[in-house]
Amino acid sequence: MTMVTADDLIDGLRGSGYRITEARRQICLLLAGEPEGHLSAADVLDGVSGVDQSTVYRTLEALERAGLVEHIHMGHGAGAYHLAPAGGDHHHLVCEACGTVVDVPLSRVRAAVDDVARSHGFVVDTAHFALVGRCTSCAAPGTTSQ
Amino acid sequence: MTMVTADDLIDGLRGSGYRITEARRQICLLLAGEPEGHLSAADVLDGVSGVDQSTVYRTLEALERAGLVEHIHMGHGAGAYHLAPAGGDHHHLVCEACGTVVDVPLSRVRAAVDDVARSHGFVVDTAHFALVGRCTSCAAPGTTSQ
DNA sequence: CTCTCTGCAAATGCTTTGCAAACTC
DNA sequence: GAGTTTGCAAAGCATTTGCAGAGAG
Repeated sequence: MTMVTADDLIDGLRGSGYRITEARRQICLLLAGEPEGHLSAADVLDGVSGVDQSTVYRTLEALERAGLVEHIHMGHGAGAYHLAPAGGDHHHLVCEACGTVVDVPLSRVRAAVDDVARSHGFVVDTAHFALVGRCTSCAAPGTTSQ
Repeated sequence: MTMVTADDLIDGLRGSGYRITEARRQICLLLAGEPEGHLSAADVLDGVSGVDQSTVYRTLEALERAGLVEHIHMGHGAGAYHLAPAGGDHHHLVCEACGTVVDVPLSRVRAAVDDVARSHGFVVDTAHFALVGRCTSCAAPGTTSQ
């Protein structure tokens, strides 16, 4: 539950040798304001002003390299970015019908995944891919099929 | 270990009301020849002749709708198509370094995944996303870093 | 003052679509 | 024939890149 502030992100960037610019400040502020959010690059672009999309991508990449943000793929669409979990990785459950995203502590799946992976000599990279399915409401019979 | 033949695929398509054309025949033949393969649309396009890419995508979609082929996402690149497992879904382990893909019977992960998902009211769609990591050789120290 | 970062604009990679002609049933 | 499927060419979306100028340290 450690609250991540925009300044934490800014400092993190600075600490990794990145320069602080207005664009980066805006993006950090936006991300810090969505601690639970999973934002697409387009969402980020929407949330800032006077910042070009290429700068958004480049900044998100910088944040990722600095270990402050993570990048996941959910479903067929665009990728999503979210704050790196301070303590404890998590897996994502994405409802393909309504888009809801639920975070699940990775420890729950970890054991099984590691077990399977290890028997094949694999070291799994903290599941960068979401599990796609349907949430309670959408899984109910007679709902938005396909 | 049921061997899937091109004719099985053709019949499957016909059974779902699709018409059989030269392009579809070629694609089915190619897929049946790669029972363990995970082909990208580009691979399929490469393996046939006189078939347009739009036709490749449309045919793969038809095969998917007919339940004969499945579509997964591995890593950042293009999607991959493979024959639908006759008995038993499987999960994919993809090595991000060398690209190796290993199939794992889903039953192994299933329990854990379902358990986690259910506690959140989720019904997980047979993991359409691969688990990305590093295989034995690539995970070895002093190898292709990053 | 140096080197990084930015906006712009265009290019890329993968996939989808509109349309008239070709073909399957 | 009726309706599906095709190739072509172009559009679409998400993301990346080259470049010269603006800005950070």
